[in-house]
Amino acid sequence: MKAASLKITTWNINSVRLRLPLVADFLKSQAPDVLCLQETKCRDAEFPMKDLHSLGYEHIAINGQKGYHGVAVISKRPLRFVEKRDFCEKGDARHICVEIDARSGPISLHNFYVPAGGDEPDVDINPKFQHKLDFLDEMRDWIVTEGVARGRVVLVGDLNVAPLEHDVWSHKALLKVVSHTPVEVEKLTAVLQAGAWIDAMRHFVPAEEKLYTWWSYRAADWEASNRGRRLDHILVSEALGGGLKRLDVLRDARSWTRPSDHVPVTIELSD
DNA sequence: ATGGTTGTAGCACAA
Repeated sequence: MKAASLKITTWNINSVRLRLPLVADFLKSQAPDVLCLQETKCRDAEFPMKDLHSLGYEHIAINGQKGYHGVAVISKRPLRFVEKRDFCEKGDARHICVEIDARSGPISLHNFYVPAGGDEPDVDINPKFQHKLDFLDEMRDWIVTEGVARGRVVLVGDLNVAPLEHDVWSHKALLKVVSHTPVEVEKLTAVLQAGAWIDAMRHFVPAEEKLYTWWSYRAADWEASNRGRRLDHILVSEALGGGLKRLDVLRDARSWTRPSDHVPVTIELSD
């Protein structure tokens, strides 16, 4: 008998090799069908394939590069590699698309790592911020021109923007902080509108409630200060919206030994 | 208001 649901997790792991023990613990305890990682920070040849295979995840698609960025899809179910797109044509490993079979039919799954954008939210002095804005514009155009959100589609990843007022610990304090500036929020909102995507996390948690997926390493006590942001997202196309069953933000993962600064976000969909 | 930490690579830079 097949499972009644399909569990998909997104997690910015901040080095998959360093945190392989955490990934293994997560897969054993939470057993998602599909785990999407960002910031794997290794070349494809260095990716810990065998360890993940032996944990029951035999189907893996990766787009890596040396030291920076890198995305991976790790699956219990068969997947078909579809493409890696080079947004902004810089040769960065920031996207991968696969197709996964659910009982109700195939699902296209896009895994993204959007540029963080540097410290200064000023395109005149900070080219990294310009890159981030260009990347978001290109995502929007691509979604429209290629009809990316038509059919059964899931888009996950570290989008590095916290769009709503309660996606950050203080809306006012973060208006000039990269990740929550009005121009970034406007561009991510345009990405959402371009595909008429459903924000799967906010489907379960009202907009008035605080919701975070990331807490800085720089806080003396991340849990006490709780200055989080919702940088990680799961978007589903309209065709899949009716099948949303459950959300889990694994806040505990931020207290694990040598943690990532991001925690795993899991969605359950009708199979 | 400022500065705080982490990873990779190799003592600088990105996040």
